[in-house]
Amino acid sequence: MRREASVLHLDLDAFFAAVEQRDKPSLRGRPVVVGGVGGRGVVATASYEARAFGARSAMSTAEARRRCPAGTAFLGGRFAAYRATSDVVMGLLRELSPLVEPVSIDEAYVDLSAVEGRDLSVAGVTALARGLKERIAAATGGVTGSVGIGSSKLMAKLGSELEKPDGLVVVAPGTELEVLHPLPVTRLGGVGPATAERLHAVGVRTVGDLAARSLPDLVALAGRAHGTGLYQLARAEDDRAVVPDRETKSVSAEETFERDLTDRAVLGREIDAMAARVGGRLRAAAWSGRTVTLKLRRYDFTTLTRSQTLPQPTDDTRAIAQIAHRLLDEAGTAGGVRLLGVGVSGLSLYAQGDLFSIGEDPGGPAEAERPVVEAPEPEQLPAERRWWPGQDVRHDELGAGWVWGRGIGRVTVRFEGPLTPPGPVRTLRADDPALHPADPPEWRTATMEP
DNA sequence: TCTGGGGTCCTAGGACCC
DNA sequence: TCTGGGGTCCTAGGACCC
Repeated sequence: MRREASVLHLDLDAFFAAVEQRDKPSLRGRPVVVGGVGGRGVVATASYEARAFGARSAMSTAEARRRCPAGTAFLGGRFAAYRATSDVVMGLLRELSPLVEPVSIDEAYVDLSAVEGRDLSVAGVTALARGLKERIAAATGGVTGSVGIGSSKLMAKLGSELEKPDGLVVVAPGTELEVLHPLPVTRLGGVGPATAERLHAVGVRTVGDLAARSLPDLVALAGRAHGTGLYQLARAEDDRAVVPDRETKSVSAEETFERDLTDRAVLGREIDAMAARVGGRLRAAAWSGRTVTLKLRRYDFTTLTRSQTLPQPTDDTRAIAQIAHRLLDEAGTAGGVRLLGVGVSGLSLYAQGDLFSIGEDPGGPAEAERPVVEAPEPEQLPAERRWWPGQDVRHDELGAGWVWGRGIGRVTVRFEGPLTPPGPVRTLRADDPALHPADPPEWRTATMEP
């Protein structure tokens, strides 16, 4: 633990929903739920208006629909828009310090002590955080973030959670245990449902309770690494560094199907598509990996993984698909498959043109030459699959808008953008040739351009 | 119409090696 | 004529995070 409050944690508030409300004026101030919109979807983010009705992250979308009133927007995610806004925010953080560690698309740590001569007093970092929050809101078109600053990652993160949304909490050095000990143990990172259950069973409910237990007790309860970690966190002992550029360890793609699949040929095409996504991402990053893993979730939600490690790394779609096919055959698909996933780990950076590529080798030529299916172009999809709620669209006559909903042969579009007032709704034929998928709208106002 | 998708880290057993 | 002791690699599963 440091002597000064020099670790900052930023957490963007209801981030996906906030970007949707920025880009869709008619949704501002209204409940918005972003996530899977199919029958097996779950909520990624609920706006604060939707949380008031009980919608929560990780809840099934079906449950959120039951809880939220008519008129709640249920939207699929627009990840390009979230990524673009996240990049703007991460850029602002890097203006504060070269040591920025993104944790996810909406969360990051910053080591403020990496800049020489900075005022790290409580007053100093408070002023710094106020300025940061203003710049974030201005540069993102109104997305807010909660900031915590403290003497460690632990305290910074807890600080950012204390006054959400749009919060700012500096935990003054020396007051860590006062802040920490009253909190429920579940607020510590690493205490999920399983650990919480075990801790509750022995009467540990608060971090203070946890701090009263001996190290051997906690190791017996949670294992060596985890137990030791809990022992230290309960004492606010946290010297984890802010690490920019964490190395990626694995790349994977998975999909839960709308209905359980049994047809081996259909499953095979799904594997091909996922192998193509994984292979493409590996090649784009100039990575390759030695271990191919197949993930399979059966009709009854039992989940297993099967993997194979190759003598040489690969980034080849066909090689990945071929191994995944074999692993699927070994695992079996009896009863139906709910989810399939394909992953590659054991990554290394390596020069293109690897002479010993596995793709040319096992399984014989017949297997190796099986064609790899490419993802279909949106125009080729059946009309009911081409449009999804929240999607950006453009109509040749009516202009830019977004998909509110779809019905049989119909799609409902609201014509508005981030810089317009709330706009009108029109219901169009799903195969209207004047209607096209579009890129995310520009949210910056002209006066904000450099 | 219960239970996503993309990750990280840890544990544990067996094989294998010296 | 009972049995070593590490170390690494691989596989599988599980907990957890956002």
